[in-house]
Amino acid sequence: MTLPEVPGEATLPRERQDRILERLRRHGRVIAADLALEFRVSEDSIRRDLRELAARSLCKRVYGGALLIRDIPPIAERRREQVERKRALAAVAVSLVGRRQILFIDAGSTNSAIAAALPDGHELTVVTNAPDVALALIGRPGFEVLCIGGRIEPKIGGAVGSMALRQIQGIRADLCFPGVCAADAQTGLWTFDAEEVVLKRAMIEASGETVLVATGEKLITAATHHTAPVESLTHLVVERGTDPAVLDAWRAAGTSVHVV
Amino acid sequence: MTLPEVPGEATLPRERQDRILERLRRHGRVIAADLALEFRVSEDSIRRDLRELAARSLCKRVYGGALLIRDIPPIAERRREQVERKRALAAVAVSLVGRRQILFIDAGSTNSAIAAALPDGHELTVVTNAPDVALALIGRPGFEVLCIGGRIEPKIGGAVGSMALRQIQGIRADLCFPGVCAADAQTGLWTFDAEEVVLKRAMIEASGETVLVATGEKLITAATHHTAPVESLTHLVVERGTDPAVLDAWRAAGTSVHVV
DNA sequence: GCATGGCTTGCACGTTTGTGCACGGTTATC
DNA sequence: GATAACCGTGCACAAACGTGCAAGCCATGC
Repeated sequence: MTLPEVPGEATLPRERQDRILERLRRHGRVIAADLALEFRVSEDSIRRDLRELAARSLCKRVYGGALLIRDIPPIAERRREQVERKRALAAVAVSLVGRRQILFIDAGSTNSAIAAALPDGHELTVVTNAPDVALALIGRPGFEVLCIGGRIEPKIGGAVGSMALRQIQGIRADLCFPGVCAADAQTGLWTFDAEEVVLKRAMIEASGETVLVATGEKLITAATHHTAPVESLTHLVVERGTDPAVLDAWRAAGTSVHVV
Repeated sequence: MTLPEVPGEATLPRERQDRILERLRRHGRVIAADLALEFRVSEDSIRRDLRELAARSLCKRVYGGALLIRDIPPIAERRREQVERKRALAAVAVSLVGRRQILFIDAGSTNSAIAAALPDGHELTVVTNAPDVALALIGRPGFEVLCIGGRIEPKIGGAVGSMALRQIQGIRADLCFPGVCAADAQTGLWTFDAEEVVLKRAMIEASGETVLVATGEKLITAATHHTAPVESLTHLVVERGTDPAVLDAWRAAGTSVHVV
Protein backbone atom coordinates (compact mmCIF):
# COMPACT_ATOMS: atom_id res chain seq x y z
CA MET A 1 0.00 0.00 0.00
CA THR A 2 1.04 3.57 -0.36
CA LEU A 3 2.62 5.05 2.67
CA PRO A 4 1.47 8.42 3.93
CA GLU A 5 3.37 11.21 2.29
CA VAL A 6 6.72 11.74 3.93
CA PRO A 7 7.54 15.46 4.05
CA GLY A 8 10.92 15.72 2.37
CA GLU A 9 10.43 12.78 0.06
CA ALA A 10 10.59 13.58 -3.62
CA THR A 11 8.11 11.98 -5.98
CA LEU A 12 8.73 11.56 -9.65
CA PRO A 13 6.32 13.44 -11.90
CA ARG A 14 4.85 10.32 -13.36
CA GLU A 15 4.64 8.66 -9.98
CA ARG A 16 2.67 11.61 -8.73
CA GLN A 17 0.13 11.15 -11.46
CA ASP A 18 -0.18 7.49 -10.62
CA ARG A 19 -0.86 8.35 -7.02
CA ILE A 20 -3.41 10.95 -7.97
CA LEU A 21 -5.18 8.32 -10.03
CA GLU A 22 -5.14 5.93 -7.13
CA ARG A 23 -6.57 8.58 -4.83
CA LEU A 24 -9.17 9.26 -7.41
CA ARG A 25 -10.17 5.63 -7.65
CA ARG A 26 -10.50 5.42 -3.89
CA HIS A 27 -12.28 8.66 -3.11
CA GLY A 28 -14.02 9.42 -6.37
CA ARG A 29 -12.64 12.95 -6.45
CA VAL A 30 -9.52 14.96 -5.76
CA ILE A 31 -8.98 18.61 -4.88
CA ALA A 32 -6.14 20.43 -6.57
CA ALA A 33 -5.17 22.49 -3.54
CA ASP A 34 -4.94 19.41 -1.31
CA LEU A 35 -2.80 17.56 -3.81
CA ALA A 36 -0.45 20.51 -4.14
CA LEU A 37 0.00 20.49 -0.40
CA GLU A 38 0.40 16.76 -0.18
CA PHE A 39 2.94 16.42 -2.96
CA ARG A 40 4.65 19.70 -2.14
CA VAL A 41 4.44 21.14 -5.61
CA SER A 42 2.63 24.18 -6.89
CA GLU A 43 -1.02 23.95 -7.85
CA ASP A 44 0.06 24.67 -11.39
CA SER A 45 1.81 21.34 -11.59
CA ILE A 46 -1.18 19.56 -10.11
CA ARG A 47 -3.47 21.24 -12.58
CA ARG A 48 -1.19 20.14 -15.38
CA ASP A 49 -1.31 16.59 -14.05
CA LEU A 50 -5.08 16.65 -13.90
CA ARG A 51 -5.31 18.09 -17.37
CA GLU A 52 -3.05 15.35 -18.65
CA LEU A 53 -5.05 12.62 -16.96
CA ALA A 54 -8.22 14.16 -18.31
CA ALA A 55 -6.69 14.17 -21.81
CA ARG A 56 -6.19 10.42 -21.42
CA SER A 57 -9.83 10.38 -20.29
CA LEU A 58 -8.90 8.91 -16.94
CA CYS A 59 -10.68 11.61 -14.99
CA LYS A 60 -12.99 14.51 -15.48
CA ARG A 61 -11.56 17.91 -14.83
CA VAL A 62 -13.80 20.15 -12.74
CA TYR A 63 -13.51 23.48 -11.00
CA GLY A 64 -11.27 22.90 -7.98
CA GLY A 65 -10.06 19.42 -8.82
CA ALA A 66 -11.14 16.35 -10.74
CA LEU A 67 -13.70 13.57 -10.58
CA LEU A 68 -13.57 9.88 -11.29
CA ILE A 69 -15.28 8.92 -14.52
CA ARG A 70 -17.92 6.33 -13.90
CA ASP A 71 -18.61 5.09 -17.36
CA ILE A 72 -22.26 4.41 -17.60
CA PRO A 73 -22.94 1.50 -19.94
CA PRO A 74 -24.54 2.53 -23.20
CA ILE A 75 -28.18 2.89 -22.46
CA ALA A 76 -30.64 0.67 -24.23
CA GLU A 77 -33.67 2.33 -25.71
CA ARG A 78 -36.11 1.52 -22.96
CA ARG A 79 -33.75 2.64 -20.29
CA ARG A 80 -33.57 6.16 -21.54
CA GLU A 81 -37.22 6.58 -20.77
CA GLN A 82 -38.30 7.39 -17.29
CA VAL A 83 -34.81 7.31 -15.88
CA GLU A 84 -35.81 9.46 -12.99
CA ARG A 85 -38.75 7.31 -11.97
CA LYS A 86 -36.61 4.21 -12.07
CA ARG A 87 -33.84 5.79 -10.10
CA ALA A 88 -36.29 6.73 -7.36
CA LEU A 89 -37.66 3.19 -7.24
CA ALA A 90 -34.17 1.74 -7.21
CA ALA A 91 -33.08 3.94 -4.32
CA VAL A 92 -35.78 2.39 -2.16
CA ALA A 93 -35.34 -1.11 -3.49
CA VAL A 94 -31.67 -1.27 -2.54
CA SER A 95 -32.52 -0.41 1.05
CA LEU A 96 -33.85 -3.96 1.31
CA VAL A 97 -30.36 -5.31 0.68
CA GLY A 98 -28.31 -6.37 3.68
CA ARG A 99 -24.60 -6.87 4.19
CA ARG A 100 -22.81 -9.81 2.66
CA GLN A 101 -25.85 -10.94 0.76
CA ILE A 102 -26.05 -12.78 -2.51
CA LEU A 103 -28.38 -11.18 -5.03
CA PHE A 104 -29.97 -12.39 -8.21
CA ILE A 105 -30.48 -9.47 -10.55
CA ASP A 106 -32.48 -10.24 -13.65
CA ALA A 107 -32.19 -8.39 -16.94
CA GLY A 108 -34.34 -5.32 -17.41
CA SER A 109 -34.15 -1.57 -17.40
CA THR A 110 -35.38 -1.14 -13.85
CA ASN A 111 -32.91 -3.71 -12.63
CA SER A 112 -30.09 -1.85 -14.35
CA ALA A 113 -31.05 1.13 -12.24
CA ILE A 114 -31.06 -1.05 -9.14
CA ALA A 115 -27.59 -2.34 -9.88
CA ALA A 116 -26.33 1.19 -10.28
CA ALA A 117 -27.96 2.19 -7.01
CA LEU A 118 -26.41 -0.59 -4.92
CA PRO A 119 -24.37 0.90 -2.11
CA ASP A 120 -20.63 0.40 -1.71
CA GLY A 121 -19.17 -1.41 1.22
CA HIS A 122 -21.79 -4.12 1.66
CA GLU A 123 -19.60 -6.89 0.29
CA LEU A 124 -22.32 -8.09 -2.01
CA THR A 125 -22.25 -10.94 -4.46
CA VAL A 126 -24.33 -10.18 -7.51
CA VAL A 127 -25.46 -12.90 -9.88
CA THR A 128 -26.91 -11.67 -13.14
CA ASN A 129 -27.73 -12.78 -16.65
CA ALA A 130 -27.60 -9.19 -17.91
CA PRO A 131 -24.28 -7.92 -19.32
CA ASP A 132 -25.16 -4.33 -18.55
CA VAL A 133 -25.75 -5.14 -14.89
CA ALA A 134 -22.45 -6.98 -14.74
CA LEU A 135 -20.64 -4.15 -16.47
CA ALA A 136 -22.09 -1.56 -14.12
CA LEU A 137 -20.64 -3.44 -11.15
CA ILE A 138 -17.24 -4.40 -12.52
CA GLY A 139 -14.61 -2.52 -10.63
CA ARG A 140 -16.92 -1.36 -7.87
CA PRO A 141 -15.02 -2.03 -4.65
CA GLY A 142 -16.34 -4.88 -2.54
CA PHE A 143 -18.53 -6.40 -5.22
CA GLU A 144 -18.24 -9.95 -6.45
CA VAL A 145 -19.93 -10.35 -9.80
CA LEU A 146 -21.07 -13.64 -11.21
CA CYS A 147 -22.26 -13.65 -14.77
CA ILE A 148 -24.81 -16.13 -16.01
CA GLY A 149 -23.89 -17.19 -19.52
CA GLY A 150 -25.94 -18.33 -22.44
CA ARG A 151 -27.51 -17.04 -25.61
CA ILE A 152 -28.31 -13.39 -25.24
CA GLU A 153 -31.81 -12.43 -26.25
CA PRO A 154 -31.67 -8.88 -27.58
CA LYS A 155 -35.27 -8.12 -26.66
CA ILE A 156 -34.52 -8.98 -23.06
CA GLY A 157 -30.97 -7.79 -22.78
CA GLY A 158 -29.78 -10.88 -20.97
CA ALA A 159 -28.91 -14.53 -21.27
CA VAL A 160 -31.70 -17.05 -21.67
CA GLY A 161 -31.97 -20.73 -22.50
CA SER A 162 -30.96 -24.00 -20.98
CA MET A 163 -27.35 -23.03 -20.48
CA ALA A 164 -28.37 -20.06 -18.38
CA LEU A 165 -30.96 -22.10 -16.54
CA ARG A 166 -28.48 -24.73 -15.49
CA GLN A 167 -26.14 -22.13 -14.08
CA ILE A 168 -28.88 -20.44 -12.12
CA GLN A 169 -29.94 -23.74 -10.65
CA GLY A 170 -26.48 -24.17 -9.23
CA ILE A 171 -26.74 -21.09 -7.06
CA ARG A 172 -28.60 -20.08 -3.90
CA ALA A 173 -29.21 -16.41 -3.14
CA ASP A 174 -30.64 -14.27 -0.39
CA LEU A 175 -32.51 -11.81 -2.52
CA CYS A 176 -33.91 -11.86 -6.01
CA PHE A 177 -34.89 -8.98 -8.27
CA PRO A 178 -36.83 -10.47 -11.18
CA GLY A 179 -37.65 -8.20 -14.08
CA VAL A 180 -41.33 -7.39 -13.94
CA CYS A 181 -43.55 -7.43 -17.04
CA ALA A 182 -46.84 -7.54 -15.17
CA ALA A 183 -47.92 -8.45 -11.66
CA ASP A 184 -51.18 -9.01 -9.91
CA ALA A 185 -52.04 -9.42 -6.24
CA GLN A 186 -54.13 -12.49 -6.89
CA THR A 187 -52.08 -14.46 -9.39
CA GLY A 188 -48.60 -13.10 -8.92
CA LEU A 189 -45.92 -12.45 -11.54
CA TRP A 190 -46.43 -12.67 -15.31
CA THR A 191 -44.00 -12.48 -18.18
CA PHE A 192 -44.21 -11.88 -21.93
CA ASP A 193 -41.47 -14.13 -23.15
CA ALA A 194 -41.70 -17.89 -22.78
CA GLU A 195 -37.94 -18.35 -22.51
CA GLU A 196 -37.73 -15.88 -19.68
CA VAL A 197 -40.31 -17.64 -17.57
CA VAL A 198 -38.20 -20.62 -16.64
CA LEU A 199 -35.27 -18.39 -15.80
CA LYS A 200 -37.26 -16.13 -13.51
CA ARG A 201 -38.86 -19.12 -11.85
CA ALA A 202 -35.49 -20.65 -11.18
CA MET A 203 -34.13 -17.41 -9.78
CA ILE A 204 -37.07 -16.91 -7.48
CA GLU A 205 -37.02 -20.49 -6.27
CA ALA A 206 -33.31 -20.26 -5.56
CA SER A 207 -33.70 -17.12 -3.45
CA GLY A 208 -34.77 -16.55 0.12
CA GLU A 209 -36.76 -13.44 -0.67
CA THR A 210 -38.04 -11.86 -3.84
CA VAL A 211 -38.40 -8.15 -4.48
CA LEU A 212 -40.75 -6.89 -7.16
CA VAL A 213 -39.86 -3.39 -8.28
CA ALA A 214 -42.55 -2.04 -10.55
CA THR A 215 -43.56 1.21 -12.14
CA GLY A 216 -47.27 1.75 -11.61
CA GLU A 217 -48.50 0.50 -14.96
CA LYS A 218 -46.96 -2.94 -14.39
CA LEU A 219 -49.62 -3.59 -11.76
CA ILE A 220 -52.52 -3.01 -14.12
CA THR A 221 -51.26 -4.56 -17.33
CA ALA A 222 -51.29 -8.23 -18.22
CA ALA A 223 -48.71 -10.59 -19.68
CA THR A 224 -48.94 -14.00 -21.26
CA HIS A 225 -47.01 -16.45 -19.12
CA HIS A 226 -47.56 -17.12 -15.46
CA THR A 227 -44.22 -17.02 -13.71
CA ALA A 228 -44.59 -17.03 -9.94
CA PRO A 229 -47.42 -17.19 -7.43
CA VAL A 230 -47.96 -14.22 -5.18
CA GLU A 231 -46.84 -16.15 -2.10
CA SER A 232 -43.30 -16.23 -3.35
CA LEU A 233 -43.14 -12.47 -3.72
CA THR A 234 -41.81 -11.02 -0.49
CA HIS A 235 -41.57 -7.34 -1.24
CA LEU A 236 -43.19 -4.93 -3.64
CA VAL A 237 -41.67 -1.53 -4.35
CA VAL A 238 -43.98 0.87 -6.16
CA GLU A 239 -44.39 4.54 -6.86
CA ARG A 240 -46.54 6.95 -4.93
CA GLY A 241 -49.83 7.38 -6.71
CA THR A 242 -50.51 3.71 -7.25
CA ASP A 243 -54.17 2.80 -6.66
CA PRO A 244 -54.54 2.19 -2.88
CA ALA A 245 -56.96 -0.63 -3.51
CA VAL A 246 -54.31 -2.44 -5.49
CA LEU A 247 -51.77 -1.96 -2.72
CA ASP A 248 -54.22 -3.23 -0.12
CA ALA A 249 -54.74 -6.34 -2.18
CA TRP A 250 -51.00 -6.95 -2.20
CA ARG A 251 -50.76 -6.40 1.53
CA ALA A 252 -53.61 -8.81 2.05
CA ALA A 253 -51.67 -11.35 0.03
CA GLY A 254 -48.84 -11.07 2.52
CA THR A 255 -46.45 -8.99 0.46
CA SER A 256 -44.59 -6.18 2.18
CA VAL A 257 -45.35 -3.02 0.20
CA HIS A 258 -42.89 -0.13 -0.05
CA VAL A 259 -44.11 3.12 -1.57
CA VAL A 260 -41.55 5.57 -2.96
CA MET B 1 38.94 10.55 -13.74
CA THR B 2 36.88 13.14 -11.98
CA LEU B 3 35.36 10.57 -9.69
CA PRO B 4 37.30 9.56 -6.60
CA GLU B 5 38.58 6.03 -6.59
CA VAL B 6 36.86 3.96 -3.97
CA PRO B 7 38.57 0.66 -3.38
CA GLY B 8 36.28 -2.36 -3.27
CA GLU B 9 33.21 -0.39 -4.31
CA ALA B 10 33.55 -1.21 -7.97
CA THR B 11 30.54 -3.04 -9.33
CA LEU B 12 30.02 -4.80 -12.58
CA PRO B 13 27.25 -3.43 -14.81
CA ARG B 14 25.16 -6.52 -14.42
CA GLU B 15 25.63 -6.56 -10.68
CA ARG B 16 24.66 -2.92 -10.53
CA GLN B 17 21.46 -3.61 -12.41
CA ASP B 18 20.56 -6.35 -10.00
CA ARG B 19 21.07 -4.00 -7.09
CA ILE B 20 18.93 -1.38 -8.80
CA LEU B 21 16.18 -3.94 -9.25
CA GLU B 22 16.38 -4.87 -5.61
CA ARG B 23 16.09 -1.24 -4.58
CA LEU B 24 13.18 -0.88 -6.95
CA ARG B 25 11.32 -3.77 -5.44
CA ARG B 26 11.86 -2.42 -1.96
CA HIS B 27 10.92 1.21 -2.53
CA GLY B 28 8.66 1.03 -5.54
CA ARG B 29 10.75 3.61 -7.35
CA VAL B 30 14.31 4.66 -7.97
CA ILE B 31 15.74 8.05 -8.80
CA ALA B 32 18.51 8.20 -11.37
CA ALA B 33 20.47 10.92 -9.59
CA ASP B 34 20.48 8.99 -6.30
CA LEU B 35 21.63 5.80 -7.96
CA ALA B 36 24.45 7.61 -9.70
CA LEU B 37 25.61 8.90 -6.37
CA GLU B 38 25.29 5.55 -4.65
CA PHE B 39 27.08 3.50 -7.28
CA ARG B 40 29.58 6.25 -8.07
CA VAL B 41 28.93 6.20 -11.76
CA SER B 42 27.58 8.93 -14.00
CA GLU B 43 23.85 9.37 -14.44
CA ASP B 44 24.35 8.36 -18.05
CA SER B 45 25.28 4.86 -17.01
CA ILE B 46 22.35 4.66 -14.65
CA ARG B 47 20.04 5.82 -17.37
CA ARG B 48 21.44 3.14 -19.63
CA ASP B 49 20.79 0.56 -16.94
CA LEU B 50 17.25 1.72 -16.45
CA ARG B 51 16.59 1.71 -20.18
CA GLU B 52 17.88 -1.82 -20.37
CA LEU B 53 15.77 -2.99 -17.44
CA ALA B 54 12.74 -1.32 -18.98
CA ALA B 55 13.43 -3.09 -22.26
CA ARG B 56 13.27 -6.36 -20.36
CA SER B 57 10.04 -4.97 -18.86
CA LEU B 58 11.43 -5.25 -15.37
CA CYS B 59 10.61 -1.65 -14.61
CA LYS B 60 8.87 1.34 -16.07
CA ARG B 61 11.13 4.11 -17.20
CA VAL B 62 9.90 7.58 -16.24
CA TYR B 63 11.29 11.08 -16.18
CA GLY B 64 13.73 11.21 -13.28
CA GLY B 65 14.13 7.52 -12.65
CA ALA B 66 12.04 4.37 -12.88
CA LEU B 67 8.97 2.83 -11.27
CA LEU B 68 8.03 -0.67 -10.31
CA ILE B 69 5.50 -2.09 -12.73
CA ARG B 70 2.34 -1.88 -10.70
CA ASP B 71 -0.51 -4.21 -11.44
CA ILE B 72 -2.45 -3.34 -14.53
CA PRO B 73 -5.12 -0.66 -14.16
CA PRO B 74 -8.78 -1.72 -14.21
CA ILE B 75 -10.32 -2.56 -17.54
CA ALA B 76 -12.58 0.47 -17.47
CA GLU B 77 -9.54 2.73 -17.59
CA ARG B 78 -7.67 0.77 -20.19
CA ARG B 79 -10.66 0.84 -22.47
CA ARG B 80 -10.66 4.62 -22.47
CA GLU B 81 -6.99 4.99 -23.30
CA GLN B 82 -5.42 4.95 -26.75
CA VAL B 83 -8.85 4.79 -28.30
CA GLU B 84 -7.70 5.87 -31.73
CA ARG B 85 -4.90 3.33 -32.02
CA LYS B 86 -7.19 0.54 -30.96
CA ARG B 87 -9.88 1.62 -33.38
CA ALA B 88 -7.40 1.56 -36.26
CA LEU B 89 -6.17 -1.91 -35.34
CA ALA B 90 -9.73 -3.14 -34.93
CA ALA B 91 -10.73 -1.84 -38.35
CA VAL B 92 -8.12 -4.09 -39.97
CA ALA B 93 -8.71 -7.01 -37.66
CA VAL B 94 -12.39 -7.27 -38.53
CA SER B 95 -11.53 -7.57 -42.21
CA LEU B 96 -10.37 -11.10 -41.42
CA VAL B 97 -13.88 -12.04 -40.40
CA GLY B 98 -15.98 -13.90 -42.96
CA ARG B 99 -19.72 -14.35 -43.34
CA ARG B 100 -21.65 -16.60 -40.98
CA GLN B 101 -18.63 -17.24 -38.84
CA ILE B 102 -18.48 -18.04 -35.16
CA LEU B 103 -16.06 -15.85 -33.23
CA PHE B 104 -14.48 -16.11 -29.82
CA ILE B 105 -13.82 -12.65 -28.45
CA ASP B 106 -11.82 -12.58 -25.24
CA ALA B 107 -11.99 -9.84 -22.64
CA GLY B 108 -9.69 -6.87 -23.10
CA SER B 109 -9.72 -3.28 -24.16
CA THR B 110 -8.53 -3.90 -27.71
CA ASN B 111 -11.12 -6.61 -28.12
CA SER B 112 -13.82 -4.19 -27.04
CA ALA B 113 -12.78 -2.05 -29.96
CA ILE B 114 -12.88 -5.07 -32.25
CA ALA B 115 -16.39 -5.93 -31.18
CA ALA B 116 -17.51 -2.38 -31.86
CA ALA B 117 -15.89 -2.49 -35.31
CA LEU B 118 -17.54 -5.71 -36.47
CA PRO B 119 -19.55 -5.04 -39.62
CA ASP B 120 -23.28 -5.50 -39.85
CA GLY B 121 -24.85 -8.02 -42.15
CA HIS B 122 -22.36 -10.84 -41.74
CA GLU B 123 -24.68 -12.95 -39.63
CA LEU B 124 -22.00 -13.54 -37.07
CA THR B 125 -22.16 -15.51 -33.87
CA VAL B 126 -20.02 -13.96 -31.17
CA VAL B 127 -19.00 -15.89 -28.08
CA THR B 128 -17.47 -13.81 -25.33
CA ASN B 129 -16.65 -13.84 -21.65
CA ALA B 130 -16.65 -10.04 -21.50
CA PRO B 131 -19.88 -8.29 -20.56
CA ASP B 132 -18.87 -5.13 -22.36
CA VAL B 133 -18.33 -7.01 -25.60
CA ALA B 134 -21.70 -8.66 -25.22
CA LEU B 135 -23.35 -5.37 -24.43
CA ALA B 136 -21.81 -3.68 -27.45
CA LEU B 137 -23.37 -6.27 -29.74
CA ILE B 138 -26.79 -6.62 -28.14
CA GLY B 139 -29.33 -5.25 -30.52
CA ARG B 140 -26.98 -5.10 -33.49
CA PRO B 141 -28.95 -6.64 -36.36
CA GLY B 142 -27.79 -10.05 -37.52
CA PHE B 143 -25.65 -10.80 -34.51
CA GLU B 144 -26.09 -13.79 -32.29
CA VAL B 145 -24.39 -13.23 -28.96
CA LEU B 146 -23.38 -15.98 -26.61
CA CYS B 147 -22.17 -14.97 -23.20
CA ILE B 148 -19.71 -17.09 -21.25
CA GLY B 149 -20.65 -16.99 -17.59
CA GLY B 150 -18.63 -17.27 -14.44
CA ARG B 151 -16.99 -15.15 -11.80
CA ILE B 152 -16.00 -11.83 -13.26
CA GLU B 153 -12.46 -10.75 -12.59
CA PRO B 154 -12.47 -6.94 -12.42
CA LYS B 155 -8.89 -6.54 -13.57
CA ILE B 156 -9.62 -8.56 -16.67
CA GLY B 157 -13.14 -7.41 -17.32
CA GLY B 158 -14.48 -10.85 -18.10
CA ALA B 159 -15.49 -14.17 -16.68
CA VAL B 160 -12.78 -16.56 -15.53
CA GLY B 161 -12.67 -19.81 -13.65
CA SER B 162 -13.83 -23.35 -14.14
CA MET B 163 -17.40 -22.41 -14.92
CA ALA B 164 -16.28 -20.25 -17.82
CA LEU B 165 -13.79 -22.89 -18.95
CA ARG B 166 -16.41 -25.59 -19.17
CA GLN B 167 -18.67 -23.42 -21.30
CA ILE B 168 -15.87 -22.53 -23.66
CA GLN B 169 -14.96 -26.19 -24.08
CA GLY B 170 -18.47 -26.87 -25.31
CA ILE B 171 -18.10 -24.59 -28.32
CA ARG B 172 -16.24 -24.69 -31.64
CA ALA B 173 -15.49 -21.44 -33.44
CA ASP B 174 -13.98 -20.30 -36.72
CA LEU B 175 -11.96 -17.39 -35.42
CA CYS B 176 -10.53 -16.46 -32.07
CA PHE B 177 -9.40 -13.09 -30.77
CA PRO B 178 -7.48 -13.71 -27.55
CA GLY B 179 -6.52 -10.70 -25.48
CA VAL B 180 -2.79 -10.14 -25.84
CA CYS B 181 -0.54 -9.31 -22.89
CA ALA B 182 2.72 -10.10 -24.64
CA ALA B 183 3.70 -12.08 -27.72
CA ASP B 184 6.91 -13.28 -29.23
CA ALA B 185 7.69 -14.81 -32.61
CA GLN B 186 9.69 -17.65 -31.07
CA THR B 187 7.59 -18.67 -28.10
CA GLY B 188 4.13 -17.37 -28.94
CA LEU B 189 1.54 -15.85 -26.65
CA TRP B 190 2.11 -14.93 -23.00
CA THR B 191 -0.29 -13.78 -20.31
CA PHE B 192 0.00 -12.07 -16.93
CA ASP B 193 -2.83 -13.73 -15.07
CA ALA B 194 -2.76 -17.46 -14.32
CA GLU B 195 -6.54 -17.77 -14.38
CA GLU B 196 -6.69 -16.27 -17.83
CA VAL B 197 -4.24 -18.71 -19.33
CA VAL B 198 -6.49 -21.75 -19.30
CA LEU B 199 -9.33 -19.75 -20.78
CA LYS B 200 -7.28 -18.38 -23.62
CA ARG B 201 -5.83 -21.80 -24.32
CA ALA B 202 -9.27 -23.34 -24.49
CA MET B 203 -10.49 -20.60 -26.81
CA ILE B 204 -7.57 -20.98 -29.14
CA GLU B 205 -7.79 -24.74 -29.22
CA ALA B 206 -11.49 -24.56 -29.96
CA SER B 207 -10.99 -22.24 -32.93
CA GLY B 208 -9.93 -22.83 -36.51
CA GLU B 209 -7.83 -19.70 -36.69
CA THR B 210 -6.45 -17.30 -34.14
CA VAL B 211 -5.91 -13.59 -34.65
CA LEU B 212 -3.48 -11.68 -32.47
CA VAL B 213 -4.21 -7.97 -32.41
CA ALA B 214 -1.44 -6.14 -30.66
CA THR B 215 -0.26 -2.62 -30.12
CA GLY B 216 3.46 -2.40 -30.83
CA GLU B 217 4.67 -2.60 -27.25
CA LYS B 218 3.03 -5.99 -26.74
CA LEU B 219 5.61 -7.51 -29.08
CA ILE B 220 8.57 -6.36 -27.03
CA THR B 221 7.33 -6.81 -23.48
CA ALA B 222 7.23 -10.00 -21.50
CA ALA B 223 4.54 -11.69 -19.45
CA THR B 224 4.62 -14.50 -16.94
CA HIS B 225 2.57 -17.40 -18.24
CA HIS B 226 3.03 -19.17 -21.52
CA THR B 227 -0.32 -19.46 -23.21
CA ALA B 228 -0.01 -20.65 -26.79
CA PRO B 229 2.79 -21.71 -29.14
CA VAL B 230 3.43 -19.59 -32.18
CA GLU B 231 2.16 -22.31 -34.53
CA SER B 232 -1.36 -21.85 -33.28
CA LEU B 233 -1.36 -18.14 -34.08
CA THR B 234 -2.67 -17.68 -37.60
CA HIS B 235 -2.76 -13.92 -37.98
CA LEU B 236 -1.01 -10.97 -36.42
CA VAL B 237 -2.39 -7.46 -36.73
CA VAL B 238 0.03 -4.73 -35.70
CA GLU B 239 0.58 -1.05 -36.11
CA ARG B 240 2.76 0.58 -38.71
CA GLY B 241 6.10 1.38 -37.16
CA THR B 242 6.69 -1.99 -35.57
CA ASP B 243 10.28 -3.17 -35.90
CA PRO B 244 10.58 -4.87 -39.34
CA ALA B 245 12.91 -7.49 -37.91
CA VAL B 246 10.21 -8.51 -35.45
CA LEU B 247 7.65 -8.76 -38.22
CA ASP B 248 10.00 -10.88 -40.34
CA ALA B 249 10.44 -13.26 -37.45
CA TRP B 250 6.68 -13.66 -37.24
CA ARG B 251 6.41 -14.23 -40.96
CA ALA B 252 9.16 -16.83 -40.74
CA ALA B 253 7.16 -18.56 -38.04
CA GLY B 254 4.30 -18.91 -40.49
CA THR B 255 2.02 -16.21 -39.14
CA SER B 256 0.25 -13.97 -41.60
CA VAL B 257 1.17 -10.41 -40.68
CA HIS B 258 -1.16 -7.47 -41.28
CA VAL B 259 0.18 -3.97 -40.77
CA VAL B 260 -2.25 -1.14 -40.14
C1' DG C 1 54.83 -7.85 -27.24
C1' DC C 2 51.07 -5.73 -29.22
C1' DA C 3 47.19 -5.56 -32.22
C1' DT C 4 42.34 -6.37 -32.31
C1' DG C 5 37.62 -6.21 -31.09
C1' DG C 6 34.02 -6.12 -27.67
C1' DC C 7 32.30 -3.75 -23.92
C1' DT C 8 31.63 -0.10 -20.65
C1' DT C 9 32.14 4.42 -19.33
C1' DG C 10 32.10 9.63 -18.96
C1' DC C 11 31.58 13.79 -21.50
C1' DA C 12 29.75 17.26 -24.80
C1' DC C 13 26.05 18.56 -27.40
C1' DG C 14 21.44 19.96 -28.44
C1' DT C 15 16.66 18.68 -27.14
C1' DT C 16 12.81 17.63 -24.28
C1' DT C 17 10.28 17.89 -20.04
C1' DG C 18 8.81 19.65 -15.63
C1' DT C 19 8.33 23.57 -12.75
C1' DG C 20 6.98 28.03 -10.71
C1' DC C 21 5.54 32.67 -11.53
C1' DA C 22 3.06 36.54 -13.57
C1' DC C 23 -0.77 37.83 -16.10
C1' DG C 24 -5.63 38.37 -17.27
C1' DG C 25 -9.91 35.85 -17.74
C1' DT C 26 -13.57 32.74 -15.59
C1' DT C 27 -16.36 30.73 -12.04
C1' DA C 28 -18.41 29.91 -7.52
C1' DT C 29 -20.43 31.95 -3.41
C1' DC C 30 -22.16 35.09 -0.38
C1' DG D 1 -23.00 42.14 -8.32
C1' DA D 2 -18.93 42.04 -5.53
C1' DT D 3 -15.22 39.13 -3.90
C1' DA D 4 -12.17 35.49 -3.65
C1' DA D 5 -10.80 31.33 -5.46
C1' DC D 6 -9.64 29.04 -9.51
C1' DC D 7 -8.45 28.77 -14.23
C1' DG D 8 -5.34 28.58 -18.72
C1' DT D 9 -1.45 30.63 -21.09
C1' DG D 10 2.97 32.27 -21.95
C1' DC D 11 7.49 32.51 -20.31
C1' DA D 12 12.05 31.62 -18.25
C1' DC D 13 14.89 28.41 -16.09
C1' DA D 14 16.65 24.22 -14.53
C1' DA D 15 16.79 19.41 -14.56
C1' DA D 16 16.74 15.30 -17.09
C1' DC D 17 17.07 13.35 -21.49
C1' DG D 18 19.17 10.75 -25.84
C1' DT D 19 22.96 10.50 -28.95
C1' DG D 20 27.45 10.38 -30.78
C1' DC D 21 32.10 9.89 -29.60
C1' DA D 22 36.49 8.90 -27.72
C1' DA D 23 38.94 6.96 -23.94
C1' DG D 24 39.71 3.06 -21.01
C1' DC D 25 39.63 -1.79 -19.90
C1' DC D 26 40.19 -6.63 -20.78
C1' DA D 27 40.36 -10.98 -23.10
C1' DT D 28 41.90 -13.15 -27.21
C1' DG D 29 45.11 -14.41 -30.66
C1' DC D 30 48.83 -13.47 -33.95
